[in-house]
Amino acid sequence: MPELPEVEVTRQGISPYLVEQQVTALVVRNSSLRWPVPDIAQQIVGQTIRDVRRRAKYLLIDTDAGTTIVHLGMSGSLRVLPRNTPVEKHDHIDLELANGRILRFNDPRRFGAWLWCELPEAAHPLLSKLGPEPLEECFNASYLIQALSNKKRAIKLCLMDNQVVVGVGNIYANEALFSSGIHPQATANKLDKDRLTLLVAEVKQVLAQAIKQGGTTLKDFTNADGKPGYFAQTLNVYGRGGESCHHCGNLLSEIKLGQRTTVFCGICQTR
DNA sequence: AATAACACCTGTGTGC
DNA sequence: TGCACACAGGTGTTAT
Repeated sequence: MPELPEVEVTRQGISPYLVEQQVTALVVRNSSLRWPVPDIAQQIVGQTIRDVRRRAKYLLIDTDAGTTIVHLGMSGSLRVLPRNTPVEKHDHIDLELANGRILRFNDPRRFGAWLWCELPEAAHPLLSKLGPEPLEECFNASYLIQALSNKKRAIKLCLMDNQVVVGVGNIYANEALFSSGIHPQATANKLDKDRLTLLVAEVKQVLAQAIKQGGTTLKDFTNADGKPGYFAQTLNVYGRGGESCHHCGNLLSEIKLGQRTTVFCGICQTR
């Protein structure tokens, strides 16, 4: 479900219900996520949520005592619900609030994470080595040229490498490369400045557009209010292997790159 | 150091 | 209808 736009849409959706609210309980029904969910009820109950931030695809729920770090993995979702909402399958965690609502974490595949960090989260091992945020100014052409200078892998793999830039998953890597006219298998350090300048712009554009449209709903993504995203209607290549290119009509090719399905137009995307 | 493969897990769709 | 299999939005860990 979630790439950066979906995580950001989730953040925007839950934040108003959380900020300035006191935590009244933490209920962990299944602590078997990607890493064991720590029992931090003692630390967090009674705390007031100060902010809900995002770094890469991690959501950071701040209190004065520490920060809850949430990752949605492949299939996770967060909803704000009335406290008495019946528990459904894969509803693993509830964070109960003084306003009578709960933040409920559901994750069928359990690749997600719910962690606790008392230090500045930048020091956390999961966050300390992350590259720049794609929508911030520090992600620009000169940065990318430098970051790719020793990379002989395919550009798509680099785009999905969190040390190069965070938040670009399989959907938006495919889309940004199509929009830039760059072949996904192009060797990263052979792309010239003009190409990379365009790529940076298209990464920003495709992510910003997806956030604006509420994210991409493929199967069951909904925001915190239960509304789907509409970006799927905008996809040019993702999930369209064998169909015709929106730009030239050529049939879109489908290959595997780093075990991930990669779709591109052999005519529009040249090396 | 960079790169590639593997691991975690459930649900869904396809083909027999 | 049942079954085996491939595949899915991610990413840390291990092996090459």
